[in-house]
Amino acid sequence: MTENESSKKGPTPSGATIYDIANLAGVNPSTVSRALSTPGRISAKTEAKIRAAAEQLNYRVNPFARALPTGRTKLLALTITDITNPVFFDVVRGAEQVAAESGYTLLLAESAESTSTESNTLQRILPMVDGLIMATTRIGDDEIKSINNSKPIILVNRHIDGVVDVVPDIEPGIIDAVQHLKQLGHKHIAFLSGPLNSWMNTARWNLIMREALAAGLTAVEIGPNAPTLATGRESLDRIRAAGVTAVITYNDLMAIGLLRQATEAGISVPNDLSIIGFDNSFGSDFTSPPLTTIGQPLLETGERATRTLLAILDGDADESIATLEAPRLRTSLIIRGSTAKPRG
Amino acid sequence: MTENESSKKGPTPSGATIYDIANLAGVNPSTVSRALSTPGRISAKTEAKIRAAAEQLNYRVNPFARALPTGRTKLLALTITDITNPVFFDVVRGAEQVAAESGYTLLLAESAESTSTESNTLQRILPMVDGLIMATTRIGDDEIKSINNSKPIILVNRHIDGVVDVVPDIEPGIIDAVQHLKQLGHKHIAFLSGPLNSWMNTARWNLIMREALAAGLTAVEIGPNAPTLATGRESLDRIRAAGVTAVITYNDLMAIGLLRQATEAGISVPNDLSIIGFDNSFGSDFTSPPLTTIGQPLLETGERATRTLLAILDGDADESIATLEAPRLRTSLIIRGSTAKPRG
DNA sequence: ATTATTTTGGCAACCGATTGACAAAAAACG
DNA sequence: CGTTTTTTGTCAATCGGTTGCCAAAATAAT
Repeated sequence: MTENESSKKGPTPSGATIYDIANLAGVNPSTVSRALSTPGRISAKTEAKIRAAAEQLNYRVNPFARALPTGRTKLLALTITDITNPVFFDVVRGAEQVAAESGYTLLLAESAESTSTESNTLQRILPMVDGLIMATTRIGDDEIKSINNSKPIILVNRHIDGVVDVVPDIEPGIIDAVQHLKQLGHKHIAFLSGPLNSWMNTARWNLIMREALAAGLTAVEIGPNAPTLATGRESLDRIRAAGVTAVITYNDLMAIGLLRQATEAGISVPNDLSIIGFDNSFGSDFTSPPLTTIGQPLLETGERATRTLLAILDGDADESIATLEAPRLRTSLIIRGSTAKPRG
Repeated sequence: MTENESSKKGPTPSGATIYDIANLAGVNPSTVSRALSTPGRISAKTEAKIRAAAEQLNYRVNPFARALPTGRTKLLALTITDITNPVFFDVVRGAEQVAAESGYTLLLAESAESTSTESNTLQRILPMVDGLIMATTRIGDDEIKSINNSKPIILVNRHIDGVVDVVPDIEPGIIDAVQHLKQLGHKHIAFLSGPLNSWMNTARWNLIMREALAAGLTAVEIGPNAPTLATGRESLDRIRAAGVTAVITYNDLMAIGLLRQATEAGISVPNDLSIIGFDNSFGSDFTSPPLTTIGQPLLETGERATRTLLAILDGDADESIATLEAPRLRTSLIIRGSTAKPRG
C-alpha cells in the first residue's frame, strides 16, 4: 500500500495515453490514433512499432475521450423492469453475447418499482449509450416514441408504430395450446391475464379467444393482474369459481404461483386443473409437476434484438436488411406435466 | 420522419451544450458550468437565469465530456457470473437502489461461461467505471488484486487480503442449522459442497464440520461440484451412498436440484432425507416442500457493498468509517418444510 | 470618501482522443 | 533523370465539459 505511484488518484487513474505512446515510439499522437483505429492507414513498420509501444505501456483507449468527438460510446442499454422475472435471463444472455462479440458493452438497467424511477434511470443512461433495447417497461408509448427520436430503440415483445421491435409470432404456440387442451377433452378454459395496459397481454388474449371459439371451447379472461407469482396464487378462487378445467396464464410466473396454490389447497394439477404457462422461462420445469408452457425463443430474441440494433447503428444496409427481414421467431407449445384430461 | 432536425445524426445526437445555454443566458460557458455543478459559486440571480435557459433547452450534461477532465464517470459496475442464479437478485436490487440514490448508474455485467470472457468484459468495463462490486467471479486473486490497484473494488462473499469485502457472518446460521438437525435427531449429515476454489465454500464446510463435531454428529463433504441445479440432481446417489439422513448444500440452487431429484426417485423429503439450502435466495420457497435454508441478508449485502464503495470514492472519512465499521451482517436459519425427524 | 475585502464572472488551458487538410517522402512512370 | 502519383505522417481544430487564475464589480470596513 506504500509505493504504488499512480494508483487511484488524480484524473488519470490508469493511464497511458496516445501521447505517451507517441513519445515512446517517436511519432505524432495522431499517427498513433490512426495506427490503432484505422488499420492500413499507417505503414506496417510504423504500426508495429506503435503497437509494441502500446503493449509495453499497457495502453487502453479511454472510452470517454473517444466518445467525445465520435459521439459513439459502444455502450448499449438493455432495460428490464424486474430482474426477478426469469423471462429475461435468456434475453439478457443472448443480448450480452452478441454485444460482446461486436465490441459493445451491455449496460443492464433494472428499473424495479415505480415508473418515475424508470424514467429517471432512463434519462441518466440515455446520454451514455448508442442505443436501447427495451425488454419491458412501464413507460408509455409517447415517451418511448420521443426517446426514439434521439436514440435508436428496439422493443422486445411490444409494438409501437414507428419503433423497431422484435416480437415472436405467438400464433403457432397458442394454436397448439388450444388444440392440445381440446384434444385432452377440455370444454371450458380461462386466460389468467396480465397487466392492464400490456400490448402483449391483449395480443395473447385475443388470439386465445379466437382459437377457443374456432375450436368450440368457451374462454373467459380473468384479470387484469400484475404478472407475478403472488397474483397467480391469489387468483385460484376466481378460477375455480369460473368453472373451467384448464387455464392458460399470461406468463410462467403466474402459472407457477397458481400451481403452488392449487397444490396446497388440495387441488390436483393436472387432474383437477390443467395449467399452461407462457414463455418457457427459466425455472418453468422446476415445479412439480413441471409446467406445460408456450415457449418463446428467448435467447434468440435477445440476440436478434441486439443484432438489429447494431445493424441500425452501423448503418450497414445489407446487414440491416438481412436482420430486419429474417423470418420471424415463433412460439411453440412445450408439453410437460401440468396438463391432462379433465377428471370425470 | 421528415422534419426532425437534429435526430440521430452527427456526433451531437441530442444536444444542447453549456455553450448554447451560455448564449441564451448571455454569460460565459464557464459560468454555466459553475452554476450547474457548483451551487453557491454563482449569484442566485445569474444561476436562476442559467437554470431557466438550461430547462428551456432541455439540457443534459454530457457524461463523457464531464468524465474527461474529472476522471469520474458516476458509473459503477456490478459483476456476476450467472444471471440465472437467484442469489444475485436481491444483491442487484440493493446495489441498484443505493447507486441510484447517489446519482450513480449501475452497470451490470454478466460474464457467463468462461474466465476469459470475464477478463475481457472486465477490461472493457474497467476504464469506464469509478469502482467495481464483484459479486461473484471466477477470476483469480492475483488479477483481482491487480485491478484493485487501479480502481476500488468491493468483494461480495469472498475475501482476499488487502481488498475490501462485504461478507455476512456465516456462523450464526450454521450453528443454528446444525443444532436444528441435531434436535430433530439426525446423527449423520453431509455437506454438498460447491466449487473447488471457492473461498466461501471452504469457509462454510469448515464451520459445518466444526459445529457437527461439537454437536456429536458425523459430517462428510461431498464434492466439489459446480454450484448448479444440475449438480444438485446428480449428487443424489452419492448422498444416499454416504448413508446420511440430512444434507446441507453449498447453495439453494443445489438444494432445489437435489430435492427435485429425490422426489422423482421416490425418496421423501423431508421424511427420508432432510435438506438445508444456503442463501435463502429468490425462489427457495417455491419448491414443495419449501426449502429450509440458511439465509443471508442479500438485499442488505448489495446495499452495503455499494455504500462502502461510494464512501471510498467520495473519500468521506466519516461516512467511510461509519460504513466500514457497521456491525457485520449475519446469516440465520430459516426453517421451512424440507427438514424433519429422520425416519425410523 | 477611501481602502480593504469578498463576490462574481470571464479567459484560457486542459482532459484524450479523432479527423480533415496538407506537406514531405517514397514509389511509379515516361 | 524529371515528373506524376501514391503513401505516410504531422498540424491543428474539435468534441463538451472543468477549473485555476485574474480582473471587475459589489460590499464591508475604516
